[in-house]
Amino acid sequence: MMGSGKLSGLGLGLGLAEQQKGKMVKGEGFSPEGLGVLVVDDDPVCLLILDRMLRQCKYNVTTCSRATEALAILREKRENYDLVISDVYMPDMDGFKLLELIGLEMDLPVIMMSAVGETDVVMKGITHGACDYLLKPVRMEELRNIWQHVIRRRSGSRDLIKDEASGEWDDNEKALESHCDTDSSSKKRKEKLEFVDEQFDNMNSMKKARVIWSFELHQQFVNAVNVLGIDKAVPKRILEIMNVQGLTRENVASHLQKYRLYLKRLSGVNPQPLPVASFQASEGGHFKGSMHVQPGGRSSSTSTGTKSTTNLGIFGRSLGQLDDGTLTTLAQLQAFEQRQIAASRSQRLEGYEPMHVSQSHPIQPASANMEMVDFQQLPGLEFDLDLLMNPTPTIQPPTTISPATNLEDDFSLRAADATLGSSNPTRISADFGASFSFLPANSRFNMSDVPDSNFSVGSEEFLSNLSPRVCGSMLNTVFPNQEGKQTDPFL
DNA sequence: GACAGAATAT
DNA sequence: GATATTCTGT
Repeated sequence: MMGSGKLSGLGLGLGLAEQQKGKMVKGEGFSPEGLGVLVVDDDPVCLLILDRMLRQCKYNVTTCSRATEALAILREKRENYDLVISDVYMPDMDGFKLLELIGLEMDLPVIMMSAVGETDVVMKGITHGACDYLLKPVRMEELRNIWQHVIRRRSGSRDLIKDEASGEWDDNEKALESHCDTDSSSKKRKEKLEFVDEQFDNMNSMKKARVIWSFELHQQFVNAVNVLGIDKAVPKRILEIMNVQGLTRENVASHLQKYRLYLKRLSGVNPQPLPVASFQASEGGHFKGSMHVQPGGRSSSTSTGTKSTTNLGIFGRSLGQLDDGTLTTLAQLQAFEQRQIAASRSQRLEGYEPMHVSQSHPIQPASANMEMVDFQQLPGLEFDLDLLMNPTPTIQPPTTISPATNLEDDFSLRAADATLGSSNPTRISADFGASFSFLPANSRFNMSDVPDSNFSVGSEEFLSNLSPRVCGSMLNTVFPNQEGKQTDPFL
């Protein structure tokens, strides 16, 4: 679209500057000779100065004092220009409007220019598509460098030109700084320039800022996962619960992916060597309840302030150093995995629905009408607590069972598994909790040792609140020799 | 260059 | 939403 010349090496097309062949590579002494520059400014003095300076830099300069005039010139002879420099404030049309129109009508880099370097003005320039913002009075050194925008426009990259390590545009800029530093007004100007430059850097590297998952943020995440339960924890819901401004569903999804891998590693499902070093991330840091982000792009100097003291990160913890949240999640995960295993096994338990069992084999313990079984009267009965609590043996059984968590969860779950509508798992589990909470896991115990262990075992209600498996287990135990009784294959 | 971890693509 | 792949910083 623009000009016919190709610049060797980079293959960049330029307008009237096509005479500039073979000089584009950084540091190879490209000169802006012949580039067509249109300067728009209502201040004739400024215009004259700019004209002279640009000519001195060997640009091919055209000047005009009105924005409308500039538009007319460009519309007529677009191919003659490679770059536009426009003042921000002009009587007939403000520079931003001109910038917008040029952006709409033609692919030309536009540099905004003003004595005002306030944030909102610069930002306005950026949002309207300016490729740079020059502060008046403009210096020779800056003008010498503006050709770079032409290349950048073609290549779509600022980094091609800008020295990544130093952040300087080129050697001229360094030289410039060295004799500006003594003067305080120059210092202010330098600060302004740096600010402007920074804005454009941010603009150009619009890559998404990376979320730093600080320990605090991670804990919020873990809490959300625990609130939802590991099986129900999906990115969207987690995000809602976390309620951290700026955090996206994708951020959470990505973190969740890592977290799941991490948990699997911990639970031994997918054994991998654990890191030797311990977690120290963000200790002494102060990211609380808010998101900490790292600017995107290639800027290398921006991650200052409190930062992780180690690269091990959140998932670098070893098993012995887990926080409560993670331990909870881990327990949830393991319970969930067991439930899944149990579910797949229970599919093989055909005809073992509790109602069916209780109906086809009416329980008649001591007398036909007796519904309550007093376990104190049946000293020989033994139940496997682990079996009652868990459909399959636990990988890492808890050392104690508390009614508030394990029992209640377990029995609500079982009731749900058995798809029984009239159940009252809360009451049942509360009863169990009162009786069993002192017992260690995996223990076999005698019912007569359990205080307050009067259960209405024979009642439909009781049976209906147990999973097929537990129900069968109870039946097998209480009535070991009953004719026609099905046997739990897992006993 | 390996690795962790976040972003992005599928 | 889950998983695979790519990118980036250390």
